[in-house]
Amino acid sequence: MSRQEEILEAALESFDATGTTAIEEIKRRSGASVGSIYHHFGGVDGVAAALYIEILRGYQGGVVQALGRARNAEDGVGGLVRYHLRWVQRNPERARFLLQSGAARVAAGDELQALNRSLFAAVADWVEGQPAIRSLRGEVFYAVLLGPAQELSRLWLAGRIPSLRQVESDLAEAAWRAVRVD
Amino acid sequence: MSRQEEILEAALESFDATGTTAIEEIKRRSGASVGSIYHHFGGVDGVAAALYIEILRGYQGGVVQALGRARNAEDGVGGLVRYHLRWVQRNPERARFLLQSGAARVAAGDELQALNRSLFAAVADWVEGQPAIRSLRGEVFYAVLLGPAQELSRLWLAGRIPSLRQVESDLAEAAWRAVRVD
Amino acid sequence: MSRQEEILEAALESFDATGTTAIEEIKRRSGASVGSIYHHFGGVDGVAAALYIEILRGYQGGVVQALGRARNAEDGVGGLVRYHLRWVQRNPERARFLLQSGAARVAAGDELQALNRSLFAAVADWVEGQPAIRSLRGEVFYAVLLGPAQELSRLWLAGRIPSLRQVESDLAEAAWRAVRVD
Amino acid sequence: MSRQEEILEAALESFDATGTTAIEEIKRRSGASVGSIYHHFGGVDGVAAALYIEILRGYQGGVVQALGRARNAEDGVGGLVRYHLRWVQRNPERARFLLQSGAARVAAGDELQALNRSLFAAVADWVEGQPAIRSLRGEVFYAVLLGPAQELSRLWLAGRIPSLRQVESDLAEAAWRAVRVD
DNA sequence: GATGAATGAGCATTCATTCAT
DNA sequence: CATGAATGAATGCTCATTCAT
Repeated sequence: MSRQEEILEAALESFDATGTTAIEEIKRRSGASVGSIYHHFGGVDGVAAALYIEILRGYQGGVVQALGRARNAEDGVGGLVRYHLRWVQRNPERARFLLQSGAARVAAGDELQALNRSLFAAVADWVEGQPAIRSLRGEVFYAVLLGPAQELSRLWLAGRIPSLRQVESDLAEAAWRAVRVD
Repeated sequence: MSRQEEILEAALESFDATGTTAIEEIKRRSGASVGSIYHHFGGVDGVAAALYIEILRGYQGGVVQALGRARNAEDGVGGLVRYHLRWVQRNPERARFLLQSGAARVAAGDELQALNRSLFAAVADWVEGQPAIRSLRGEVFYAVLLGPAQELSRLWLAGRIPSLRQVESDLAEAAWRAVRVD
Repeated sequence: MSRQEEILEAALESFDATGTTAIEEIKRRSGASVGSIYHHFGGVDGVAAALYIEILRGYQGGVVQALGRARNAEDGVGGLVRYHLRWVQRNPERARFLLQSGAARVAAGDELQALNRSLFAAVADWVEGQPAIRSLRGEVFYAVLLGPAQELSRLWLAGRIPSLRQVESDLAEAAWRAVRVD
Repeated sequence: MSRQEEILEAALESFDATGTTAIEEIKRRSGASVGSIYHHFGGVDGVAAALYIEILRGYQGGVVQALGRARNAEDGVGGLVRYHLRWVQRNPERARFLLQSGAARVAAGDELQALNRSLFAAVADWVEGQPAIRSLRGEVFYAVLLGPAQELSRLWLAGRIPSLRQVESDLAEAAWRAVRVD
């Protein structure tokens, strides 16, 4: 593992354990010196931004794959919901970071926008080819599709519900009902 | 306005302007002394917690009223979605605080749990009397109902979509489709 | 118990528990209001001083009694040492306060000096009538007599030795050896 | 002088002048920045602890030397008493710190215990080889030997007696009388 | 006598950042 | 590339004291 990777991993650990990515924590957990962290990332915000982008890229890669595997509209819609829930389950620290680190999101700035735009476009493309899906504005489609999964993910990450697995089918079905053509 | 109220208002203003509720800011905006803030709230966390509870109480009061006005299932479901969106639109600072101040949510602790439980119970009661609504687990119902509105609220508060008004009907309808009995 | 007494007791409790006599603590423990404490004692230093004097008076009263009971020089010397050790054992919180509250000693000021002078005089009077005791300067006599007991009291109060009872005889004998005429 | 030493010296000066080791004082007197103090000592308690240990080590070194120079039991006992009194006279600020900074003693914690234990052992070793000294428990021997000197040191440091020099012989003799075999 | 809101100086601590080696 | 000493602004908190009721 390279120094960079060690630092990013330490930052994630640190965020998970303390809710922040203070440089002292990162230093302690990665074994890198303050100067080294600065050398590689330019500062605390740089670390947070890089981590945010790296995680988001990983998450989004799976979204595209899920769409690629879809054999019909219902399958695609359900697949996206399930993928989202499973990713959160398998990557709780990463999910927490994406959802809770407002500072990192800000720091990620432009690159984040670019990533989101490109994903939105990919999804929009796919939807366009699905006559079984009602025509909805992009953001509305996104919100109806993943909003419930997102909300339950938050609850699960906060320890307020015991399992995401058990709600997968319910959410997939609800999303399909909400967006399908009658 | 009592000292307490002045302090809470100042904290909200401060959060809206700076993203934090630093005591110096609260002091400046409320005109209260540090000691006075401590006297009434025991510290920064106490202020944040009190503000969180106060805002949440206001929001939840409206939810109960909205349910009371509902004349049938579809009306009730749509009413909740619309109420949520309108409350956010009319109270953007309050909404931002609820959604973004993780520290305040933690500080609000037990009282928050109690409020949420009691609201959940009220909604569950209402749902029970509606045969036109599919039977879903409490949290799933909540997530399907308000998750999309919540997600769009976040986007709107972040300035990423221009209007919540325009999506009200779409979200109300989508929620109804998702939860109604076939 | 009068308000004054409640306050003094609360101050002692507070010192024993926290190492200080902060007014908030005293307030909490005594049930008296800040204003009331000020009314009776004029401030935190006033409470500390009053407590110091009260405790010292109690201790010194016993010293005089012990001297009065002495039937000869050896008995008197041993009695003082034993009294000291027993008083500490029976009043550990009070002893701790006298030994550790530098602030209180300063606040006790003039009244403390007066008490000490009068006790010194009483002891000196007694010594004068004892030809079996070597002639030593006042402070040296005091130090040789009670210094060891004082030091072991400190250790015991700090939990560093298990029992004062067991050293009573040793210290009484050592004091007598140190001050007796050959 | 290294930064660390400058900071420790400033802390001692500060304690002597104000009775506390407030960080602002240390900063002012040492010229070091707050951050630097934290970098080296982790906080105010860390500075106090380090200073306490350093001073105690110096004092104890002399004790061991004094024992090494002793040519017989009486010489050794007297030497320890004299060394104690002279060290206090030559290092009044250090002595005051050791005797009055309860917070520092607490902060010094484990390292302090270790130092004390090792000194106790050295003294016990020496005593064992002296048949002219009565057999006394370790703490009792320590208290009888140095308790009086300690008590007079306190009085002298508080300005209540004019000279320690004049009592050296008295205390040395008294200690010897108290511990010698008949 | 009693109450408690209000004040503000004082203090410890955290943290991102810089820079000489 | 790496290290760690040094900096100082920002921040939260404690506490004795005052005073109107």
